[in-house]
Amino acid sequence: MSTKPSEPALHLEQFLPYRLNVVGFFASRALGRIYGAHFGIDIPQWRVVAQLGEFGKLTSRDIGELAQMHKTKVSRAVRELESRGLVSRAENRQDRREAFIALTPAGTRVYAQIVPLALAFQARWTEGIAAEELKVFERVLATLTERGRHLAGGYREEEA
Amino acid sequence: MSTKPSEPALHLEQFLPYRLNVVGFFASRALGRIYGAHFGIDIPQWRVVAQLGEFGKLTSRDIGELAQMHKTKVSRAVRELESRGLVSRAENRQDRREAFIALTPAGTRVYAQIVPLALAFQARWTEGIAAEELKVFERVLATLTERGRHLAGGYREEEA
DNA sequence: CGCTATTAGTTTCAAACGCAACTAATTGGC
DNA sequence: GCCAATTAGTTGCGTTTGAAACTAATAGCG
Repeated sequence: MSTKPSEPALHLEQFLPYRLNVVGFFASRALGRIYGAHFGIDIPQWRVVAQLGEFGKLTSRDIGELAQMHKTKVSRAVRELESRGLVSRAENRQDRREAFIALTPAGTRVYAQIVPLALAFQARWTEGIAAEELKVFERVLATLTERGRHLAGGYREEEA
Repeated sequence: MSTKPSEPALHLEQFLPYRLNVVGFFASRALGRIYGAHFGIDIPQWRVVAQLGEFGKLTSRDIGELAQMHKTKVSRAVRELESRGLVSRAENRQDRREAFIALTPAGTRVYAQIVPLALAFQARWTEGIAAEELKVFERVLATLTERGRHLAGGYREEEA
C-alpha cells in the first residue's frame, strides 16, 4: 500500500484569497465606522471624495477607473454626494456626454477632515511593523494586485 | 508666509485599506469564476465546503466563526448546498438547537476537485515571488488581520 | 423545579449591488 | 455630411447582503 506522494491539503485560513478578503473586510468595516459616524459617508462615497480631493475635477468615468468602482456605483455615490452639497457637477462643453465632478467648499472641508483620520488609522494599523517589512509587504501586494487584475479580468470583459 | 510643516497628503492608491480591498476583490472575482463555472458554487458556499472538507462535521456556528461569515450567510449557503445534495444535516441529540453539517459523498467529491484548482490558482498567483518575501508578506498580513479584527470589532458588538 | 437569560439558527425586510438595457452625445468610416 | 459604432452616464430589475426580529431549545439561578 503505497501512500500517494502528495495529496496537498488546503487550509482555508492560510489560503491567500480568503485571507486578503478577510483583512480587507476588517479594514472596510473599521473605516466605514469612522466615515459613517463622523460624516455620514459610506465607503463608495469616500472613494469618490478621496479621488476628487487628490485630483481636482474628474469625470465619473475617471473616478471609476481610478477608484476601481463600477460605473453604477460611481453614479449613485456622486448623486448622493451632490444632493448633500459635497460635490458639484459641471457639464463638459467640449463633450456633453460627460461632466466634471469636483468637491464643493463643503466637500473640501469634509475631505480635509477625513484625510488625517484616514492617515491616523493607517498609522495605527501598521504601528510597530518594521519599515523594511512593510516595504516588502507593499511590494508583494502590488505584484499580487497587478496579477490579480489580469486573472480576474476588469469590469469590462476582454474579447471572448 | 511660512509653509505648514506637514499637511500630509493622502493618495488613495497607496492607502492600505483600499489596496487590500482591491486585491481581495480581484482574488474573489477570479476564484468565483472558477467555482462558478466548474461547480455552480459561489464564494460563501465554497467557504462552507472548504471548512467541512478540512474539519469534518461542524455546526453552522463553527463554520461562521472559522470562515468569518455572518450567520445568515452561513444559513443560506448551507441550505443551498443541502438542496444540491452536497452537505447533510444531522441534529445534535445533546443540544437540539444545533445541527452538525457534513459533506456528503458528492460534496466530498466536489471538494476533492476544487482543492487542486484552488491551490493551483494560488501557486500561479504567487509564482515568481521570492519565498522569503512571501513569508514576510504573510507575516505582516497576519499582523494586520489580527489588529484589523480588533479595530473593526467582530460581528458581535463588544460591550457599549 | 420554574422562570429568566442566553444561544443556534431562520426569516423578514430594507438597502446595496451589479448586470443589462437604455438615453444622449460623439466619433469614424465612406 | 450621414449613418453605424462607440462612449458617458442613468435607470430598471433581480440578486445578495446583513441588521433586527423571531423561533426553538438549553442553561443558569433563585
